[in-house]
Amino acid sequence: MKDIKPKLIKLFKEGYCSPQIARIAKKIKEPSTTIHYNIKKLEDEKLIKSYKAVFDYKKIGEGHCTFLLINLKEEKYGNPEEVANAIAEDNRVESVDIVTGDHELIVKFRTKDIDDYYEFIKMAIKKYGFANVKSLTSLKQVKTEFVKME
Amino acid sequence: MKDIKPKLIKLFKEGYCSPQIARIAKKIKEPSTTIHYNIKKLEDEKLIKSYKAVFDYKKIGEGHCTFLLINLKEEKYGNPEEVANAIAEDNRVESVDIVTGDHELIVKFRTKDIDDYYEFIKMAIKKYGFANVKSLTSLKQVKTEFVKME
DNA sequence: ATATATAACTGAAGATTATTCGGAAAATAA
DNA sequence: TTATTTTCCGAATAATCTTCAGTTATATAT
Repeated sequence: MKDIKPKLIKLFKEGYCSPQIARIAKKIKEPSTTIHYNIKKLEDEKLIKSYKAVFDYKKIGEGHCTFLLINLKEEKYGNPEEVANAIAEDNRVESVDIVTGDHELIVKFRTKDIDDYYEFIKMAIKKYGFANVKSLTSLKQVKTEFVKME
Repeated sequence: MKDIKPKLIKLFKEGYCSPQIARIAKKIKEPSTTIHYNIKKLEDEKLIKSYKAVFDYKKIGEGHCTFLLINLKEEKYGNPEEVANAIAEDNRVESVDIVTGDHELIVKFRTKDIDDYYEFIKMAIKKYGFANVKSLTSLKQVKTEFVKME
């Protein structure tokens, strides 16, 4: 057993996929070379950042999903991007946004369970300088990454 | 001019991509038939929901991104899933979660600009029966769908 | 511990798909 | 109009995916 599964999941999280030109060509009834030309154009213009997989996160042991509404400590407050970029490095982090309103950051975070989540929070408060965190844990993920779950 | 671009974007939002077996095989130094076997297994087990594209959303006219923290009206409160599923149908909606805490739903929503967003909100309050909506608009999208933006 | 069954791996071959190229058509600019 | 650029697309090639059959490894049962 070569334990290829976790390697695939890691690679598919951010890329290692490609467009199905022939299938799209059939779907919209155009020559596949025309589709190819148009896709390459989108890629050259950097309109497409990546081709990747969307998982059933429960089945890959990332079923616990939480949104964190974060306030930074004073000393970090002036530079939320630095903190945001650091958090984004963690590959359990699905998204990081700097937002308007009562909080500086909103982070979508996936773990196996609430224990892993608690470990992350403890670490993050210390490491990143959170003044306050409000956690909204997902009870049901109806749609993720533009893909409906059910 | 055939205006193929919007059709491609629509198709790529949820699928019409496939894994790059040969490239993965090179990357992790295994025979491509082995990679093929393992990927098919993941697909059969429904671990992978979809292969899709991630866009530079500014460049496809969806640069305005907002998180909506939603409270439902009493009559909808007992059945948040019905509302969640209805909202999920809109293809400008990136994600819908039913969550713990002060709000029932958290929705991630993408539009061209704040005007389109305002139109959506007006419609949604009426159509879906929102009692209260708190909007957190993204000032900077640092990471999205596990893909770093910068 | 040994036999049996099941799952995982892999090379060779064929089927399908992506890519390149050249030129035509269409759109845009001068 | 004419020139220039962009878009489109058929034919041929290159590359990739997929199937198949045999092997090896792992798990289960006896």
